Amino acid sequence: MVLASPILTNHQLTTKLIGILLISLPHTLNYKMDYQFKDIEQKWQQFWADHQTFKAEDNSTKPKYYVLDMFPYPSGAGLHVGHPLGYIASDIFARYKRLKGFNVLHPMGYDSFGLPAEQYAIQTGQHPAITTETNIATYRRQLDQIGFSFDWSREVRTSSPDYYKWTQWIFMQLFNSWYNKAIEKAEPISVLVKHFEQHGSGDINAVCDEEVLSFNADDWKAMSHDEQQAELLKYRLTYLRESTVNWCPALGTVLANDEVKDGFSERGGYPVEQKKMMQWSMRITAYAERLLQGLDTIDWPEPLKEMQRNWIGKSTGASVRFPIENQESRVKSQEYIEVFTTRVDTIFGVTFVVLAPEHELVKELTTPEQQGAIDAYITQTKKKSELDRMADTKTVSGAFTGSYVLNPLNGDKIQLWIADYVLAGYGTGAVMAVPSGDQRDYLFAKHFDLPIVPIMDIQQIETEADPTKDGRYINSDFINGLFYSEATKAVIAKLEEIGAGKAKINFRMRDAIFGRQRYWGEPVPVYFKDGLPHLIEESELPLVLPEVDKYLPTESGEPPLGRATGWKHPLGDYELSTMPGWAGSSWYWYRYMDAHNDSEFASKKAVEYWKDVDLYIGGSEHATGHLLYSRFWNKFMKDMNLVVEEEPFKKLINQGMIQGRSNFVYRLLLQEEDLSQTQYFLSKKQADRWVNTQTFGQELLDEWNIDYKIKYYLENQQRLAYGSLHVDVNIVNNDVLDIEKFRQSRSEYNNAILVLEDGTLSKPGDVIKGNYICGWEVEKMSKSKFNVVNPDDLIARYGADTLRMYEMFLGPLEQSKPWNTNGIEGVFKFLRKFWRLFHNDQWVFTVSDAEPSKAELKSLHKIIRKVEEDVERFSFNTSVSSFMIAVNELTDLKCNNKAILQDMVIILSSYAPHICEELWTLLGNEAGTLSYATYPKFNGTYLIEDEFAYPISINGKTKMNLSISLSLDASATEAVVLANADVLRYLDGKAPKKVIVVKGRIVNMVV
RNA sequence: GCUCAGAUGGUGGAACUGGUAGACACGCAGGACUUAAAAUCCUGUUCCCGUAAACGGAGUGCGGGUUCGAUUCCCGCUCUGAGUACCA
Repeated sequence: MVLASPILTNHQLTTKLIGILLISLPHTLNYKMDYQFKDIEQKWQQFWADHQTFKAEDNSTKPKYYVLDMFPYPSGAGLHVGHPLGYIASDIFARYKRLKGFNVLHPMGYDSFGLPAEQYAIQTGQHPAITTETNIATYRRQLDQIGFSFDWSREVRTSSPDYYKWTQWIFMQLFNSWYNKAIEKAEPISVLVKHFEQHGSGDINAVCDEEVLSFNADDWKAMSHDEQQAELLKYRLTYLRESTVNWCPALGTVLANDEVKDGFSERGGYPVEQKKMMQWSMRITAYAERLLQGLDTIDWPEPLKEMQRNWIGKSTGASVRFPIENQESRVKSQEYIEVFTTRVDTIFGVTFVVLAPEHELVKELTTPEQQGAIDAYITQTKKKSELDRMADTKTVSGAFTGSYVLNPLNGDKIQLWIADYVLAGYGTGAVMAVPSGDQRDYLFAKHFDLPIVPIMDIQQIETEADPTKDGRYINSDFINGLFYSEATKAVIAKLEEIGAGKAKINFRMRDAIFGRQRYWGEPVPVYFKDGLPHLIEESELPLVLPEVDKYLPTESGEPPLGRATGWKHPLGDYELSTMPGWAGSSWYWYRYMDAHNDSEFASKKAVEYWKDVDLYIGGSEHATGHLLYSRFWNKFMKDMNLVVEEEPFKKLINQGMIQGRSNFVYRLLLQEEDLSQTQYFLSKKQADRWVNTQTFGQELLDEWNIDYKIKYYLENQQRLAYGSLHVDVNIVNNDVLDIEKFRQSRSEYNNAILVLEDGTLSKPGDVIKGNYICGWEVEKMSKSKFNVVNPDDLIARYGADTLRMYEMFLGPLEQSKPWNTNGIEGVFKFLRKFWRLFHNDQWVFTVSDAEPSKAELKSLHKIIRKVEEDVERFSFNTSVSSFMIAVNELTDLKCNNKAILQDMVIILSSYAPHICEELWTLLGNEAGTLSYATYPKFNGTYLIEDEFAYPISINGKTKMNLSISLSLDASATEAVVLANADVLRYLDGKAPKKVIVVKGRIVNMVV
């Protein structure tokens, strides 16, 4: 590759020898050079850093614009070429907005608490802080190389005590708050305490635990302090409770639902089991309705909103109480079974009720005769893993408890069953089964021979359930003959009247577990006294993560923090679990607003100025994690008057995932003993011939001059086999293998013989003539597949400006696509061509002050408008094409006009900032002023055309083009067309039945 | 199963409100320059028929429909990708 070497003209040198000298000493000789991206990029990156060019002002007469990227977890592997995709897009947008006169906040930081650094610590003993520090340095170096316009003065790291002090502080605010449903808002817990003191718990409408006490003001005052605190904990927005959690023994921690995929941990893929534990939780369910409603007010991708809606899982229905049939022999702790249903209208079709096997009443409702069957069933269910239970949705299983419940509306006696298709975690863990309308109930009824009662006159239930809502009710008491909506109302009214049920909205979303039994996270600012949690004082923040000897649980099974010696609050023991990964990322965009404030998470002034994020770019994998939790915390902070906006991220764009594109070589499988000495590889086309060979294949070996005995056959067919092997994509260019590097890559390839695309052989030591073409496939980008492309390598070869533009040129930002370096040369050539516009044949910078021509102005104003439109709708790939078109046009026009080129520099600068900064100063502007230049103003008059080359089509098929003045109206244009000799020839003497003329667009004739 | 997104040359993709399908780029083929290579430049490149050009035909996953005109709108189907799942 000699891309960076100077172009040498004839008069400058006469022999090649001098050329070699020049290449090795380009800086010492004062020759003018071709586009030297390396020097240019280093120079300007240094300049931006030295001058803090992108430092955002906290007050400005300009309107504010906040462009945010999802900050990365600094992993040890560094950035691969897929990571910067979103950062490049947001950077282009941020730079564009500055040119458009906005005060832009474009910060970056690190989500630096997390599992990988801790796993590494467990294996090596290296403190996660050190690993994290090293990784951050790598990330910073890689990010700097790409030329981002981040305001680094605002950098945040979630693992830094200055930062997590405020994460802990927000935790304390949540602990000190409760959710008042009466006003749909969180309030300080002191408000609740005051209410209890004056009125007791009677008329409180709060989001709280299920089993809260009922008391009056005097009862409250009579309680001990600890009793009061225990009760208040049931109301706090962050609270402790025993809950079934996803326990991952291999990681030694609890995982959130969104961190578990199909029964295995998302990170690492270890098995996850259910376990009951005392856990910190966040009452996110309090905000379920607001989280749902808020989606309608924000500009996010529809699929992402849909994912959040599904996750929140609102369903409207009714809760119904089925009285348990009196059985004197037993004591009932509860007199009824409560179910949730979305089809309360089908209540007269209920022929049995099913409980989840884990339901708390199962034990006491099982009759002695059924005890054996129930116990056997529960044992069987417990054995089934979560995975089996999900995979096996076909088998019907269950057991009869022996007890009965009564239909609350007509007193019918109904069998009470248990079955594992009813989930303990959803609704009330009990369902009313309507086999005529629900397919699962139908299968259950068929299997256990339970009655199936039709309830609609049009229901077809011979072979399956029919969930129709159309038709009139039958077998349904007082709703017989009614339609769906009136029946539903009538049933709910009746249930309410007799106190057996009410309309209810149910959410699938659960409260979020807020604790991890791990080391590398924020300590929870809580100590325990007499079994009750107490917040530490604000003045004691930050509660710094203590040192430990090992990053493993203690012998007694406590989290790693249990190992810390002398880590104890004066009044009690500290909480030993740490906060989950999403804690630090749930508010970080506010810290950027005022990153160095040590008395507040961010000053009121800063928050009121920057308000919210105008544009957020990141991956859709955070749909139900980070993006939901952030909205939750934001809403809470809004309720507390800490922030000003209800929603944190006004507009969100998902960049697509970059997949890997693997390359393959095809190795002939010949005799084993020979394999160890010389290996043969087939180029793509020859490998395809090999596969398609109908016969033995020996003739192909003869053709290639390979004299070998064949060892492997494919399935007794007389065909030869070859094996596909991954080859490092970094020694492949446009699917052409670098044969020398390939031979050097592994010792067993040193003597490899390659059958090239044209069928000739390439032996070691031969002069290489011809290509070896590799096969390819789209796979995940990973080291094991040798398809990881590192941005550093590409920057070294082509420069950051080329990388930035190429990543955008690859396709629409939101679309997932495989990374493919083929084609990067095209973008590189474009930048050189752009550079050449400003230089003469001797690479001397030369521009003219002449008046721009009409054609030049037209090219310029086309691109002014195009880039504006494209950037505003985030269509970055199309503007790269347009830049190429513009530069091609200006090259054809031999344009070196200063006025035109200077505007071009401004427009291109958000995409390729380094080259543009260099040209901007060469044009005589002050260094560093380009970033705050003014985007050129579009003037449509340069684009007005006198004529248009109308496509002339017959029956919708274009036949020819015809230039016609645009001053003519439709009928005059039609006359010109019909008078044209070529048109008449196409019409072949016939008159068209109809002529459609769309001015400035098309002429179509119907014959 | 359900929800969503998508399917356009050898490849990545463009065509924004229905109006010249294949912009731009890669690759490929041919040519210029060069002792040669690299770099650079020029020409061609959807497919089929045809030596080539003119000309003709087909064509945006498949089958229909609306329209003067459909990659775009409507109906049905196939395939691919993503998310989600006994959610009562």
